[in-house]
This record gives sequence, C-alpha cells and structure tokens, in this order.
Amino acid sequence: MPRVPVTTSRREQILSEAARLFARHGFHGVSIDGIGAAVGVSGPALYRHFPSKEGLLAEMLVGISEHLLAGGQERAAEHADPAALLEALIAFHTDFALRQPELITVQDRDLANLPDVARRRVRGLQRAYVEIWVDALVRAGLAPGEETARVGAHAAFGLMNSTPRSAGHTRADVAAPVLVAMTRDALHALRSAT
Amino acid sequence: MPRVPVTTSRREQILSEAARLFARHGFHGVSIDGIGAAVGVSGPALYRHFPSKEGLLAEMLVGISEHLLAGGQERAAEHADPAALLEALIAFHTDFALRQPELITVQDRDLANLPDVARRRVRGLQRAYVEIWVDALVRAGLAPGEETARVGAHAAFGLMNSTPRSAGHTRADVAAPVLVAMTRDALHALRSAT
DNA sequence: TCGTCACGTTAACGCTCATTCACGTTAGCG
DNA sequence: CGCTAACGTGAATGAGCGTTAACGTGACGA
Repeated sequence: MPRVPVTTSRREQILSEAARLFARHGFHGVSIDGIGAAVGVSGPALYRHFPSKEGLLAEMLVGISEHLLAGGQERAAEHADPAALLEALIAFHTDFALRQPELITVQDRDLANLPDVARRRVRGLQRAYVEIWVDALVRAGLAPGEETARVGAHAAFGLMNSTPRSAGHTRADVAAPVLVAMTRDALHALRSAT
Repeated sequence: MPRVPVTTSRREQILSEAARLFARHGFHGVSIDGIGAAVGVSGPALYRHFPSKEGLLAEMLVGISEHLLAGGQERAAEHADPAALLEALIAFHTDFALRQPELITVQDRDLANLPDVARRRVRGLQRAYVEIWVDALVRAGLAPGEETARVGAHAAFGLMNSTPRSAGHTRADVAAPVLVAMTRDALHALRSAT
C-alpha cells in the first residue's frame, strides 16, 4: 500500500531551489550535486524524486506553461469584453513575472535544453497562451491581423518579462504599476502603427 | 615581421557561426568541435584564433556591448533635445535587435558564463548604455526619477529584444515600425504611470 | 514484531568535452 | 632557396558530471 508522503515539501523544495540555480547559472551551469547541496541532501538523492536532470527541468517548464495557460483561460472565460480581457491578462502576467522572476528566466532561456517530447509540449502550451492574447488583440480592434497581433503579444511579454533584469534594484510594488501602464500603452500603439 | 592575415575572415567567420550556435543551443550546449565543424575546420583549430572557449564568448559579448554603447554615445552627441534623442535611440536599438537577433539572444542569456573579469567589463558597458537612456528619459520629463527611468529603460529593451521570439515568422520590415511605435508609447506611459 | 517502502548515502562507471601536444603544410620574406 | 610563422590536424590528457549500483535506516501497516 503506497505510503502518502508526509513531506510533500521535498519535491517542491527541489523544484524551487533548482529554479533559483538554473536562473542564475543556466541549466548546464548547475550540477546535480549543486542542486542537492542547495536542499541539504547530496547528489544522487534527487533520483528518488525525478527520473533525470532533464526530467526535473521538464516538470518545471511544463508547470510554468500550464500555469500561464490556465490563468489566461480563466481570464478569457471571465471577460467577454476584449478590452477588459486585455486588462486582466496584463495584470495577471505582470503579477506572475514580478512574483516569479526565476521561473520567467528559466522558461525562456532553457527551453532548448528540454528533450524533444517535453519541448514540443511546452511549445504547444505557450502557443495556446499566445493565441489568447492574439485573439483578444484582434477582437479589441488593436491589431489589424493576427501577424501584427503576434508581434505585439511577444513584445508585450518581453516588456513584462524584463522584470528579472530590473528586479533586484527595484521593489515589486513600485515596478508593477509602471509595467502595467507601459504594456497597456504599448499594445494600444499597435492601432496607430499600421 | 608579423604577416598580415590574408583572410581576416576566419576570425569573423568563427565569431559569426559561434553566435548562431550559442543562440540556438546555449554556450554549454555547443562544443568546440561543433563550432569548428560549422566553419569547416576541426576542433582545436580554434585555439589558433582564440585563447579559450570563454575567451571567444568574451570577445563576442564585449563587442556587442561596445557597439551598443558607441551607438548610444553617437546619438547622444548628435541630439541635444532629449525627445529627439529618445527617438534616435529607439530607432538605433530596434534596428540592431532586428538585424542581429542571435547576438541579442546570446548577450542576455550567456552573460553568466563569462569569466569574472570579462563579465564585469560587459556589465560596465551595459550600465553606461542604460544610463544614456535613463538620462534622456529624465531630461525629457518622461520619468520623475532615475529609478522609474531605469525600470522603463529595461522594459523598453525587453520589448525591442523580443525580436528573436517573433522573428522567424515575421519579416523585419513589417516588425520594425510596430516595435518602434510600441516602444515609444510604452516610454510615454511612464509619465502618467506615476 | 516483521516486512516493506520511502528516502538517503558513498563509490564506481562511462561519456563528453575543453585543452594541450607533436606533428604537417603552405606562403612569403630575407 | 631556406627559415619562419600562420594555420591545421589527429591523438592524448584530465576533469567534470549525469547516472547507476550496492548498501543502510527508520517508520508504518499487517
């Protein structure tokens, strides 16, 4: 009879510390022993919790993509009005980027280090998330077509995800309204740009 | 008497191919043999041109930072009016990001893989470049203080550097005006955001 | 109380990879 | 013409690291 783990923390702890380390040094810049040391166990103990180093990364990136997509779908279900939806999406994404800068960093830096299957999975989730934005932009009349909307969406992500670069010197509660306002106006610029 | 290299191309060729490979697979995801193969020589031949793999990366990143800083200083010298300077900076940076997406990618992904000395050098150059933007933003009255201006500058970089993510599906000459307009409006949003 | 399973540990294996070595080859300069 | 320096090559070296193996240990269910 499978024992239920009293401490579900170990897995989460590993994921969290690994994210911190991956963000700082990159996937290949961190060793299994390094991750182990960060959580107070040594090296190969990780294989009791994850099938491989790549598997650990996969779970992390899939988790992020699923979280973002779920959040996007939630907002889309709540708001019929595309302008209101965009506002909600901006708030949601900015909040995530400010709260989890390491995850943001790892997500768009170490995607290439995923095994093929997982990478396709993550790409698919990301694409679906982008499509929510694209759809909202087109319906809101901010972008004339999907291509422009996609460029705009990626640009907005780049803007909001700049957080890891300026965070460290800047408190989140001062950066948040700035990023939100900038993203909103950047997206509105799509209208006049074409 | 030192012979002048007939083919100055080899060095440039290596730098260029290495940039492409680093951008796609990351610094640690590319081997010396891989870089060699990409330019048609094999493995250790690179040591005739660079002191080490890290040295190669260092030259690449220092080159980028110097190019950006030089471009920024040029624009700053040409434009006394801060608003005009900002327009010139946006055009300059967007153009660079669209023309050299691989360099942009490598620059903000593999900085951590530099040896300490080179990393400090690059960071210093980057800081100086950022300060040109910060100064222009403050003088143009778009940001109330340097801290807000810094957040805004990093956000603008994130926006313009989003190019590698959307490029590939989008032609540069359609993306350029979109990114320019978005960046301009994003920066103007700093005024009302505070 | 006993077996089992979750969770660790240390040592060993094997592979990748940056770097060095010993050794050509070609082209210009004196 | 011959010396030298630029530029390559293929083989050897040595370190780092992911992964596996062999071996505890303590707690909980039967």
